[in-house]
Amino acid sequence: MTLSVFNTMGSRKEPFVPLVPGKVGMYVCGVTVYDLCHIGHARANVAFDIIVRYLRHTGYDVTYVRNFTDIDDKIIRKANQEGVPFEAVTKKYIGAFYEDFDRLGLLRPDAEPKATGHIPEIVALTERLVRAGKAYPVGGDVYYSVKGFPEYGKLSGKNVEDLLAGARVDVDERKNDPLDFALWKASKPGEPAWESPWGPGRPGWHIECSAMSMKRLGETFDIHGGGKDLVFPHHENEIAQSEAATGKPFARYWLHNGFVNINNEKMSKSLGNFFTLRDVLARVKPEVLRFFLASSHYRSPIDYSDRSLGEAKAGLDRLYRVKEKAESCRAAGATPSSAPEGGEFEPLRGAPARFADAMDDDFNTAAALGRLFDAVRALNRLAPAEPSADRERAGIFLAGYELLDPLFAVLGLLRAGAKEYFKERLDVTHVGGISSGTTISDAVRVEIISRITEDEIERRIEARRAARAAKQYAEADRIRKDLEAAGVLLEDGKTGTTWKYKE
RNA sequence: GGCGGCAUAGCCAAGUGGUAAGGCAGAGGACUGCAAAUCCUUUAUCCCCCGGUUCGAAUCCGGGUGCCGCCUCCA
Repeated sequence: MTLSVFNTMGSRKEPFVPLVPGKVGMYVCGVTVYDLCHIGHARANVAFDIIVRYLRHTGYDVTYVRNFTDIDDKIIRKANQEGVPFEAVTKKYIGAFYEDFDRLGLLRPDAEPKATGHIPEIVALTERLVRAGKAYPVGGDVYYSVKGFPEYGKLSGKNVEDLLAGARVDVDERKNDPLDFALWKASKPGEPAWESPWGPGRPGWHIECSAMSMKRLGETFDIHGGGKDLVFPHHENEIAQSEAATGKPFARYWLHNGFVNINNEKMSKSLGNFFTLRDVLARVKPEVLRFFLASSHYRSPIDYSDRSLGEAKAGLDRLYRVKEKAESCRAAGATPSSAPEGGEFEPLRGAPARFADAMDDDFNTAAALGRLFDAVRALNRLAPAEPSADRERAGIFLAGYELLDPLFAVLGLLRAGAKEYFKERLDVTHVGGISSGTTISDAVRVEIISRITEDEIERRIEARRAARAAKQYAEADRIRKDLEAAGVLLEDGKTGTTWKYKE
């Protein structure tokens, strides 16, 4: 099977055939840096992170470009509120972006252009449109003339008449037509400004993505991605201005991720019902959020709740337990031998192909995870109770695990050591849950958990071992219960007792 | 008003013409001093409702109901 993707342009799945065999140019709309990122941003970024990882996994040489929008009205407003230069705002939130998304394990793109770093390109593209009669200057602004692009609406499936009939198009006297949008905006006194043929001003929102994507990837490139909410008007406008300027098709495949919902409603800044990534990463380990996001198809809406996160954690724990076993096999000196024979292990041996089948179907991570769980069940059957005493079995187990590890890597999962995963303790826990009727302020209140030290845990395990040896099971069970109440889970194995944090 | 999407077990979620993946939770069994973990078995006679097409539909078509999104900044 070969990769097919759902192309918003045309609203159907199509075989993916890149412009240049073996190479993929991909541009994803990034964030406007005026505030902390929320889970919606996390979803978009994780979705495209997995897409890039998979494309590379299948052998494509991917050039991945993701921008920062670092000049716009919201940034200016924030800077004014805080009485700082706009660069201070963007610098701060770009820093926050990396801090949050590095924890989520996002790949760094090959290029991360910023609008303010591409003013000459933006001005040049705007001039090109003006010269071509596709745009017109009015009093320091420059507007794109939508009427001059007959295909306007081809991405979002809208037609110009319907848009005009909608009462929500703002009326601006200076525009020739209500649908026209700004390529360049004249600056008011005191606002950030760059010189241009039309006087001091700054770029409109849409033009930066056209200018920066074409600069990095050429006038026609393979994949353009972003959230569903960018289809109209942002991407529609990008197409209009880019294709009007070049006369060539702009992006060939348009990929859009679905929203994160809270209580079945879109989470967004404007609705105020959002959780920042930091809120979430204070509650769960980053990979739990990744697992949660990967457990739905990227185009489907996904409902965020404590319960879903808890289920994701349980599922990811299960996967990490497999990695934990692989690590103990390796620690026991085993080396990977060969994958197990026999029909019952087919889900394991066939995992790479099954995984690829799922991912080839428009990056179906939910189905791919299902195949991985099938493989994990088969692999667990082989787990040696005592790796050091059963090297042969340990070697087969390791070989099986190594078949799977690259697939987990495509999803960005199981990237930590199992020990760190199970013994990484979250610093804070939240009071209150995220469920129907919960307000955001309830949910983000935090309290510090009182901790028990690892030495103390070891001490108590030793006391319990002694009690068990003396068959004082009541005492042994009491110790286990106390530790459990402190969030520590004990597991008795053949070679001794191990522990992990429960949360 | 215009355009679009979704409705699958207690919960999450794949599947889009051939007779319901997977996860979580639950039940029984094996293992264990008991647990935990793991393994085995089990949990939707049926995929919102009503019609239709078909040898055959959760999957296609028509109608209905419900929910959501876009048309304004938004991942």
